[in-house]
Amino acid sequence: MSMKYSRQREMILNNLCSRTDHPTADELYIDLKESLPNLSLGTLYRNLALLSDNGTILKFHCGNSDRFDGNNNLHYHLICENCNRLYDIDHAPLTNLNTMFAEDYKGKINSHLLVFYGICEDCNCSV
Amino acid sequence: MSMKYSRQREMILNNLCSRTDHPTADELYIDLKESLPNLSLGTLYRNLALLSDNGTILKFHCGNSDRFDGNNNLHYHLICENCNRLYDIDHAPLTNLNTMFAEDYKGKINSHLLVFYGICEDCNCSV
DNA sequence: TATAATAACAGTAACGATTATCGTTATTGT
DNA sequence: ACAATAACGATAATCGTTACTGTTATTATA
Repeated sequence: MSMKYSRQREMILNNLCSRTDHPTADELYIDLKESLPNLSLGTLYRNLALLSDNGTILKFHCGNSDRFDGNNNLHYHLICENCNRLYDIDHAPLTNLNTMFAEDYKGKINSHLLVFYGICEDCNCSV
Repeated sequence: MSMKYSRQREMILNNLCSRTDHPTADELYIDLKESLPNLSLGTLYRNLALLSDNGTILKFHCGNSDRFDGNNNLHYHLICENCNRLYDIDHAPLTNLNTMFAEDYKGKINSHLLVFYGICEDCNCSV
């Protein structure tokens, strides 16, 4: 079951990679509709699942829905407790966290997720 | 709108604190039904939201549902990618993460969530 | 370059965890 | 006691996501 090319998948990935706002599926859908008027939501969800499963993109659960990041390099995020948006935080990568924690653990550690919670710069000014 | 006592909330919290398996709302519900036969799911969800909002318990999104932890002391977790359960990981607390990351950030950082992904000890043996 | 196999699609129905509503009950301060 | 209201049980509604179905597009092979 190797992957076949599809114009839809390419445009979904292009759209996601060209923006830095970590959209939800719905926000992506609204934007993609302009260039792909009969894109199906099912197609979007299926491709977002494919792309995050194979590590091309990242998926974060924020509030009550998922947000996606086209930048899969190691970096960190803040979820704003006011607007529920997801932001990049600029900081040097923490190394060895997985191995540090794996030392005393009898299972396997594959990866970790470090997310900060707080108030984003925008909300911090306007509140 | 101060909080009034309720027997239901007390028993929900007692049940959650007496176990270490980080149950979902549904798993809690099944167990609580034995001592509170006409507990309503809505009541359970409402109280889990109250208790996690005020910091008494912790809430984690795992797979497609939330899991709860009655131990709100700083400690870390692993989500098993095989069984989707949530486990404690024994490790000394990382301090200063919030302040480290807040240095160059113009918003506010209140807290962080560090979750590891991998295979739990049980699944690691049986696969 | 036809053809066969099948991944992917659009459209739509279904699912399931969670939330909201509403009339009733229990707690709490006066 | 009593009044105010938080919390309850029951149930309907919400909404993000997934599954289904018949059709279309891609890709490897003849």
